[in-house]
Amino acid sequence: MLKDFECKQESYAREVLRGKGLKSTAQRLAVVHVLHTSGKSLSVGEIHDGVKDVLGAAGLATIYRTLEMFEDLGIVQRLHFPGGGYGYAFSRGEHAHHMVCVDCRGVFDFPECPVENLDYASVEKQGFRVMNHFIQLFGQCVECREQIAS
Amino acid sequence: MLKDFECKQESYAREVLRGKGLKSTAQRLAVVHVLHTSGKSLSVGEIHDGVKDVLGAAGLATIYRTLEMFEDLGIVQRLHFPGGGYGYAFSRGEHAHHMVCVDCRGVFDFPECPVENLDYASVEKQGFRVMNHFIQLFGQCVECREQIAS
DNA sequence: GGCCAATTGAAAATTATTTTCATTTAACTG
DNA sequence: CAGTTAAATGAAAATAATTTTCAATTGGCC
Repeated sequence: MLKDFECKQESYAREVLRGKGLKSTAQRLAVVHVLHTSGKSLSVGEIHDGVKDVLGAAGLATIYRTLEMFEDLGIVQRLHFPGGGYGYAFSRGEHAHHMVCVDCRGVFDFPECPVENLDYASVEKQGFRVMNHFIQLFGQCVECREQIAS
Repeated sequence: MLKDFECKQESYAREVLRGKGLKSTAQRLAVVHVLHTSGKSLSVGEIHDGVKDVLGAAGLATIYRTLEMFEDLGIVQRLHFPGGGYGYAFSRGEHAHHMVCVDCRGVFDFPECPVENLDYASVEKQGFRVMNHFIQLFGQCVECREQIAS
């Protein structure tokens, strides 16, 4: 399955998959496509629907399997919403943080890592060794802000 | 239901509940007790088990209802784990961040808020208005680190 | 083009969560 | 302290979410 035109994100996923000896199936690339073109974080069900739109049909189990794998590979990131529930957003493997619009669930990159140059001294004094962190910013994107204003 | 000796955390919960006109039931206080004394983040099932230990019996639905309510009230915080899954930790309403030990799921307070005095300029320039954030640090606590070393 | 291990899909199985409704209880009142 | 009442509970049923199973299909490589 090789499309004539493939976006960067799909090529990227293909590359990561090949690097791990995994297959670049139509379903997997469709997941990338759906997530990337939406620009939002999507629920498993929404991703499933999107993939069905692209391919005509797709099993839900495959979507679950793909998302779990993609998360391990750093191709997607799982985001949690304040009121409960979660979704997935396309993401490049590197240490990336996102801003999520609470209205449209749009995902925006957050350029700097607030924790990067943080003073862990006070913490590590207690003997805790920080290995990793999870950060999500919530707010409103321009579009949703303007809509509310109207 | 008023115990002879009540820990600070239980009194605190009782106070928050009264302030909202909600009842301080045995089940609710037991949830606080279990969470606080464990010092860890616990799954819904673990909390249910803990409450059953304290009270003899407890309905699972009540645990779910209590945890959802407590999260809204800021009495507990829901934490997400890297490999998937989540748990709850006792928390005071204020803006609090936690460090979670990836081995024992122990929860430790993180004194400062890394995002507090962050420069949002680069972000807000894009029109995104940051309203809130979610931060969790992962790592290893002293005890788990020593165990691994042995 | 053919081979083979990896992947998929459909359905069943499992697990997690929520709802319903009759019964119980905490908090207030006198 | 007993009586009242709305809030809360528990057990079971209902629903939703996720995972597993296994036969059929497919992508990557020779």
